[in-house]
Amino acid sequence: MSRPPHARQGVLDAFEAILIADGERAATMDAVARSAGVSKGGLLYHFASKDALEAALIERLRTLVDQDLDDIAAAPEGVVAYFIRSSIMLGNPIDRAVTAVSRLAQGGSAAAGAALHEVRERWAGAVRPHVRDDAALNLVLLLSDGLYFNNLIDDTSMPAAALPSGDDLDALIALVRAATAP
Amino acid sequence: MSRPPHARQGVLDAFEAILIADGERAATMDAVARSAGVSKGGLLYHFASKDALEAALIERLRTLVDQDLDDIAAAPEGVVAYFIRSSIMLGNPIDRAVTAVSRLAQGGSAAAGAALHEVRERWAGAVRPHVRDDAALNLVLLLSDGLYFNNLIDDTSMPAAALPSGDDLDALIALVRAATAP
DNA sequence: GTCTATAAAAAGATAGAC
DNA sequence: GTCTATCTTTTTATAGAC
Repeated sequence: MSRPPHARQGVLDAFEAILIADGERAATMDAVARSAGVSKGGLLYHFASKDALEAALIERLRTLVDQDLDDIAAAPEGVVAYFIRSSIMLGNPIDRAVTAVSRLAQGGSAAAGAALHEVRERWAGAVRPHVRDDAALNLVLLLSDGLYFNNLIDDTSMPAAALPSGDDLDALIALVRAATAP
Repeated sequence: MSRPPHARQGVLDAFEAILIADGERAATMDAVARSAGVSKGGLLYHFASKDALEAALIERLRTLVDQDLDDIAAAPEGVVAYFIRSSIMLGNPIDRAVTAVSRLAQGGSAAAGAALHEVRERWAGAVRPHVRDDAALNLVLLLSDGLYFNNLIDDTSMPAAALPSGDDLDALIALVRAATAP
């Protein structure tokens, strides 16, 4: 628990990276082993099956969300603004974990789908006290989901999304805050 | 062109249904053939490869979007309200096609990802004249994306989303209209 | 802990009969 | 147009050496 072998984390990183960059189809045990610089046998020492690999990635997501909830609660610019802003993925650990687990969910993993649901519920709990009512909560959460969705589609295939950034993002956040403030 | 064989549509329906219900991983040629009630050879007469099957599904999506844009433009309750409302998937043909193609995109299909981008651009063009500015357009589009995203996660694995419906949905739409009206 | 070698199953695709 | 039979490649997993 306290000092998991580096190789194990390296394998998990490789699995995550392939899921993000090339999709669920490409994330085979073979490809993961190659990318992590170990043999297939070496990989299977750390993760006895592909299910175990997926479970470990989901576990990683849960841990990162614990941390994220702390960050959200402590955001100086306000919970809603921070939450929206952090829904644009920038490639930090939690962004990567969410993307990778979403790919698993689309591939058909029920465990991944359930984990995403749970994460969304926890985020909802963090935002709820900071918005006017349920309609406002829905607006904020769905906007966040929309940002995630676009990153999801972009990461695999496309040059870049038409997602707002800079002044456009500030304008969007201002609009949402005005519409949802208690 | 005018009267494509029924069997061909049946195969495509089966492919779509498996993608929606069980994810990309489960949508093998074998499973599709079985579900469509034909042999693998029979399937391959209609679609010479899995790529051809995917291409046909993407083509179906494009056709359904053509129709959808007409419906949006003609919506009596207003373009924005109709667009948001129709972003909650109810299992009609376009909902199913969007879901299935999204699964392919997550699996790693670049063609599917590109098609989804194109669809989103076309929807943006339909909504743009009916909102105040770019921030408002982003809000409406991202909200719609968020609704799609939730349906995507639910369809495979979960009992039901916490998505707004009935009065809650009306409240959300009213909120968005007020925040985005020109 | 990590490797090689190998088995076992599944997936995509071809050939040719009917 | 649809089938059966077969082939190839890929993918997951096991066994046992180092």
